[in-house]
Amino acid sequence: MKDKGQGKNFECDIEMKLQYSYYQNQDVIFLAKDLLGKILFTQINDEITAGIIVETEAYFGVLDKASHAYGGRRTNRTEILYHEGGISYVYLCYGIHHLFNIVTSVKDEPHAVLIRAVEPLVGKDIMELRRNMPFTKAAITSGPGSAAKALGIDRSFNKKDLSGEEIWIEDHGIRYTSDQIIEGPRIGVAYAQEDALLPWRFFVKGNPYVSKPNKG
DNA sequence: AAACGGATTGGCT
DNA sequence: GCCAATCCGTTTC
Repeated sequence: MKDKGQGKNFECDIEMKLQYSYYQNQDVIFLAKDLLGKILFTQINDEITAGIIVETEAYFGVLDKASHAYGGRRTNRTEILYHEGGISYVYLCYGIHHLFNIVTSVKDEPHAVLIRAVEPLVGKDIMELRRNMPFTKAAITSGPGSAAKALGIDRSFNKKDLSGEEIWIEDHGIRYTSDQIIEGPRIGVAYAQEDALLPWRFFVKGNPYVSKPNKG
């Protein structure tokens, strides 16, 4: 792969970029797992950063007490989740952190995948400036708030087309076997009662950028 | 119109 | 390990 001329138009871009049909898969658990190893890109003012997705969580639409769409809730904020798959859902958490989600499945089925950690791949120097720490520190992209910040994702990235020029995902052929993927309960969703125990967090075994707790 | 609380993080003890 | 930071969508009065 080459990266020439202002960092735009990666060679083989057409074949590598995930298309709408990928995101419209109705099995969000499958997608959360399948997204491990895919490359998440952003381009802001001609500056490209990208990271390998190494940790995700699935949010299972109206049936999931941890989901913002639980019980079919439709508010101004959550309306985007009911859109057909292939766009972003970014919201502010604790007043400080922007959390990036991928809206998946078909229209009116509000499934989503939270990106919890990436491994820096492109534009590490830019990530260092955004995070004010060296990329040798795993914390630079570990955890959903940190990963989003390193990639320059803020509220302006809400409702973005994931097949566009500002944010997209590529498949570079990285694959993990089932024994390289750890499944476990999601983080920070104690309010979801019994659904907090569902094993819908997925991460790459041994990857240093996976957020804590990272045992398995 | 006012209060509540969260899909977190980093700094300090 | 503990806890403050800090915003705004959502709920409640």
